[in-house]
Amino acid sequence: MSKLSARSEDYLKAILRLQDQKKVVRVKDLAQLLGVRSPTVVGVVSGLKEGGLVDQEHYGYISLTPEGKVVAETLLQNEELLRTFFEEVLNLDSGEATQNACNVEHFITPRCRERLVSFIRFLEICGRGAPKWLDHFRHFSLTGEPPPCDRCGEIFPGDRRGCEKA
Amino acid sequence: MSKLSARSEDYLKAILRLQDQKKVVRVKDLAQLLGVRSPTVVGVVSGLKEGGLVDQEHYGYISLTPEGKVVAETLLQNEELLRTFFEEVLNLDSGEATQNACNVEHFITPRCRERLVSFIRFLEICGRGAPKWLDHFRHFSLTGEPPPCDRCGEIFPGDRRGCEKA
DNA sequence: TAACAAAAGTAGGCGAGGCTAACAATGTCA
DNA sequence: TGACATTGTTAGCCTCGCCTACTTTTGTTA
Repeated sequence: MSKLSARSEDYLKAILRLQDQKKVVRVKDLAQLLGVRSPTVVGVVSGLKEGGLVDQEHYGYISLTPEGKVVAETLLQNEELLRTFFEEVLNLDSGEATQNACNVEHFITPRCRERLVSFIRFLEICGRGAPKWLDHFRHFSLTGEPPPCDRCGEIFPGDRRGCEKA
Repeated sequence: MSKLSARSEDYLKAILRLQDQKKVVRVKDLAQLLGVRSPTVVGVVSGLKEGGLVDQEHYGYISLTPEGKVVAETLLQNEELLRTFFEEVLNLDSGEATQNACNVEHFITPRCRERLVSFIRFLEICGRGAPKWLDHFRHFSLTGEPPPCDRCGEIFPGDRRGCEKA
C-alpha cells in the first residue's frame, strides 16, 4: 500500500477499534462511528480492499488483513501518543485531547513522533517521586502566575533572577 | 467566510508571506511557493475572492483584503507558535519544525493552541537565568540517559528515588 | 508599432470523499 | 414459508484540489 490518505487512515483506525470492541465490524457501525453514510464507507473500504489492508465478503463483515492490522495498530499508537501529550502535558480534557490527537496524527513526521515519545518519557522519568513540574505548569496555565521562587531550589528551576539560593 | 479548508489556509498564508516579502503577489509566485500549477492557483484564489479574503483584478496582482489579512496573520501566528514548539522544545531542525507546523496548524483546537502558548511561555519564564531544563531533555532525547541525580537539587526534579538530597 | 515572450485565464478531465435514491441481499418472525 | 425490516451495494451527482492543453492578455523590445 503506497500512501494512505488521512481519511483512509481514519477508516483503518475505526475498523481496528470496532474489531477490538465488537469482534465484528459492519458497514453500518463504521458509518456511525465516522459520521458518514453507508455508501461512503463502501467506497472507501473498497479502496482499502484493493490495497490489501481490509477483507470483506460480499454483504459480509469487514476485517483487517494482517498487513492492515499492523498499519492500523501503528496509527492508533501514534494517536495515543499524541492524546497522552495533549491530555497529560497540555491538560486538555479527554475528549478534546482525543479530537486533537486524531486530527493531528496524520501530519507529523516520524522524527517528530520520536521526539514526542522521548519528551513524554522524559517527563515521566524525571518526574518520578516528584512529579510537580506538570502541576506547576497546570497552575501557570490557569493563573498566569509563575511558581513562587522559594520553590525553585526544591522542585524546578523557576525564575532565579534575584533568588539567592540559585 | 464560513470555514476555510486546510488548503485554502495554506494559500492565504502563502499570499501573506509573499506580500511581506515582495510587495506584489503574482499567480506564478504563489504556484511556485505552493508547488502547484497556475490554473490550480487561479481556481483556489477565485474561491478566496468570492469569500472576500482576496482581491485581484483581471490579469492583475493578488492581494489580501483587510479581512483576509487578519485571517492570514492569525494563521501564520499559529503556525509560528507550533514551529517554536517543534524547534525549541522538541529540538527538530528548522525545516522539519516548519513542515510539521505548517501541516499541523490547521487541525488543533483553539484551546489546544492556548495551552501550547502557555506551555512555551512557561518554559521561557521558568527557565530564566537557568534554562537547563530543555538542555536536559535534549540530552535525554539523544542518549536515553536521564540526567544524573546529583543535579536534581540544583536544576530540576530529576529522579529522586534513592537520592538522599531529596 | 509589430512581434514575441511571459503570465493569467479557460476548458475540460481526474480521483478522493462526500451525498441521495433506488435496488439487492439477508435475517427474522408470525 | 412468506412478508417485512435491516443492511449492503450500485448508480449517479457534487465539491475540492489537482492536472494538461489551449487561449487571452500584458509587457517588452527590436
